[in-house]
Amino acid sequence: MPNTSGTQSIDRAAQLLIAVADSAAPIGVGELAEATDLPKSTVSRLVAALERHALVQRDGLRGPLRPGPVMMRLARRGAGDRDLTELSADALRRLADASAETINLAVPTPLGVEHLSQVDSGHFIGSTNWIGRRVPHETTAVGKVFLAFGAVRIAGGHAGLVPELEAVRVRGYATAVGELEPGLAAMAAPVRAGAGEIVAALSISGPETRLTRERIGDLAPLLLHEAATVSARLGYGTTTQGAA
Amino acid sequence: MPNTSGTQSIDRAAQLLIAVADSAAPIGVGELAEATDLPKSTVSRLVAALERHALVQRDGLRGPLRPGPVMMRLARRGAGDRDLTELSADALRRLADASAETINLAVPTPLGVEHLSQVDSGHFIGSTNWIGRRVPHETTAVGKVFLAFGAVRIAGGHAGLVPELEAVRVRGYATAVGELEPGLAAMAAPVRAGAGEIVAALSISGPETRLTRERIGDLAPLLLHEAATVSARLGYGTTTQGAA
DNA sequence: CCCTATGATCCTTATCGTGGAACAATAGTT
DNA sequence: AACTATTGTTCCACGATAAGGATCATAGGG
Repeated sequence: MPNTSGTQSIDRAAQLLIAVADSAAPIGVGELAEATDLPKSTVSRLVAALERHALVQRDGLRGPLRPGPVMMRLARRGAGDRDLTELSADALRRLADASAETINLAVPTPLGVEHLSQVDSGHFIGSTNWIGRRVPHETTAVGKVFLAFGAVRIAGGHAGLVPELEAVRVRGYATAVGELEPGLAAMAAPVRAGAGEIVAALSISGPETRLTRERIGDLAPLLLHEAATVSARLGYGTTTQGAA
Repeated sequence: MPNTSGTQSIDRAAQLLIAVADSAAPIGVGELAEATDLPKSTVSRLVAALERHALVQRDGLRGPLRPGPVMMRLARRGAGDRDLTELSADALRRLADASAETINLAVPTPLGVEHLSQVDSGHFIGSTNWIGRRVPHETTAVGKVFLAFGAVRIAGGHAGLVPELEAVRVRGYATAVGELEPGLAAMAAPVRAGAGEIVAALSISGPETRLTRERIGDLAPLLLHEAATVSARLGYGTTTQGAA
């Protein structure tokens, strides 16, 4: 257990900062005192420090609090593809080690699935380099993930896929066997960000001879777990607040 | 001067959090110690507390630090139109009080300038309600702001406006007199977010008989100041790091 | 004007945070 | 494999800091 001594006031200030950041509307000192079970004088003092560092800001001189310029700056910068790639690198390596197949991280775009990073299998027969390549949604596992969870809409609809996409939603991951090209099998799980929106998918792919339906079933828990790990790093599921 | 006693460790932790948030790449404990002039033991302890609250996260168990899930969640949520509207409400009121004209907050969209909020003048003759209305960029002061500072690009170019847009960039604000419709005068200044990007504009508008060229010159400093105030709340100009 | 609610400040005291030293872990070199 | 260098973590005595009840200040409503 790591040492937690000497950090009580950091813990308190962090609690307050997160309460402000997660609040749906600007929140006052009294409300924060209630939410954190701290005396108002303590809240007032700690909040003043957070305000001095631009982590929170007020409406007027003594008004309710909202995320400050520093938080807004981070909010506007956003989490880019590079963050996504870096935050998922170890998950891709673990999946590659466990499955001995090709692992990809892909994001949805209106023009198709785009691959951001890849870890190759050790096999001679495996997937080629997909980074930068765009493929249609309908015939790939990651594309089906995006369609199933509403990350993209395709022109002309996908009525023919409706029962399959429902199955994807139910079990949490998608598969594509021999659809993009004969002999190629793949499975994919969604990566979510803060409020639950799908921002990427992790996939495992390889030849059908290795990535059999049984093997796919065996790998599913690990794939879902690693997708959940990356999602947590992006802030999904870490708020104590109810859904907006 | 507000009381700053009893917040030394909050101040230190805030410094560390901001250093991590502003760092272009993941940053280690030793580097943070140098950047903040704190002993490594102090940095290690404070960073552990920030990590416990998901404000920072590490690559691996002891690796370099990057913004944590809580910050990523906020980053993904982004600063929406509602934040923009609320953060600028008092600025619009002050501008309306000082100018006695109609004040608007507008954002750039590919389809034209969109108005998010408005404070009306006390006059019988003034601008009608613009909220929700879209107007072309070329003939409005806010549209010229967006064109001048690169917030939008319009189809077919705007070669005819080039000298005027250069003047807008130089003095920092745009004007439009009798262009959208006869008798209507307006001036606008850019609102920037974290890294300097133009996300909105504040404008003053009214009839040419009141909003004369002299009056526009008189109001320019206040308009620029209020636009800068809102920009600061959005995180513009608050980082200590050099431009990326 | 009075009352209520919210937020800020004061300041004594006990608890907490500090930081140098030592230890632990990791990475690089031979 | 052994050694060295670098980075990061933990310990703990002690002094400095943070706590929080009491009081004050401000704002809004009747």
